[in-house]
Amino acid sequence: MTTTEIADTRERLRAAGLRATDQRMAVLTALETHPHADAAEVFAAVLPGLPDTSVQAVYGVLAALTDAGLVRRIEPAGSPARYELRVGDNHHHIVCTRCGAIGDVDCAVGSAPCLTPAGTSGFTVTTAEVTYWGLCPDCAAAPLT
Amino acid sequence: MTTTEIADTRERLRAAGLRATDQRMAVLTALETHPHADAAEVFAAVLPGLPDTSVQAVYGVLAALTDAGLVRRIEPAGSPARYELRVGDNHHHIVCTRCGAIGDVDCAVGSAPCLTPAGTSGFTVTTAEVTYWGLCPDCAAAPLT
DNA sequence: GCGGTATTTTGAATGATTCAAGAGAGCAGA
DNA sequence: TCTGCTCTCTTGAATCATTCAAAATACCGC
Repeated sequence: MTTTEIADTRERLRAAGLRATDQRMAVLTALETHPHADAAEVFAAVLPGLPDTSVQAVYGVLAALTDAGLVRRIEPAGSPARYELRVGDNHHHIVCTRCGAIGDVDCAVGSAPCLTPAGTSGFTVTTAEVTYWGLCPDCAAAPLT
Repeated sequence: MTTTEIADTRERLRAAGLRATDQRMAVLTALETHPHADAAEVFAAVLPGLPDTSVQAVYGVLAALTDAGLVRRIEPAGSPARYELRVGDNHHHIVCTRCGAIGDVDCAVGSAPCLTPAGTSGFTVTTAEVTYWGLCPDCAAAPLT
């Protein structure tokens, strides 16, 4: 990470009203390298640079960043929560049913159809979230065991 | 539950290759009364009729029924797993962000658009799952606290 | 540089779910 | 109807992801 990138990351945190701590910088950097990482993976990625970091700090940082809108949290069924930097657009995810790998998917037809379902049982819909399930390229190519 | 319904439930289990135990009958009955119930709610519903039932049995029964295709398991983010009897159709769910209530939603435009996203990063898509988030009628009517 | 407050560290607890071993019950065949 | 095999349940404990709480620390405006 260059000096400029460091300053930039710091600025993003400050703009969100958060203090620019080493841990937060490290978590943001880790998520750039590891998209869709879970808390344990983020922790593992942060540790080499900041050996005294605690797991709880990672959870706290991720929660703060998520609240501030800098990070998006996704929770596929059967998987621990995962985090990504791509926020503000309405993209969805595809999860490999065999290995759990996650990929980004842009909505096929824009956001409109997914957001206007018929018969919502009286509920007021604010957001729609789509999870696709399938096989990642690696698992599709691998032999059945 | 009438005698006919009991026999019918028993037959459904047998047809799925499962033994018709009291616990499984009770869980199926509980899910008829409590759609979208989680394991704890199913357990609570089963207990009056079968006081010796264990929580683990409920988990085991729900897993067996899910494997057999008699029950569908849904896991909204931030909520324990929930179960429903409605299987075989491609309906989705809407979750109340305030109280966690769940409603059924039929796909607005059939299954086609949701199942054919653009740019799947090389993944092979098999199923699509939509979760809508919003407010249930009760919470929408209730004052903000 | 200092002080006040947001964050992190340390340590422990929680909730949902699963694992394992032995007791018990359902069902196919006699 | 009775028997035995096997699947299922009970009992007891463990796991994983995550959160709570109190004290130590570090960031940032002045």
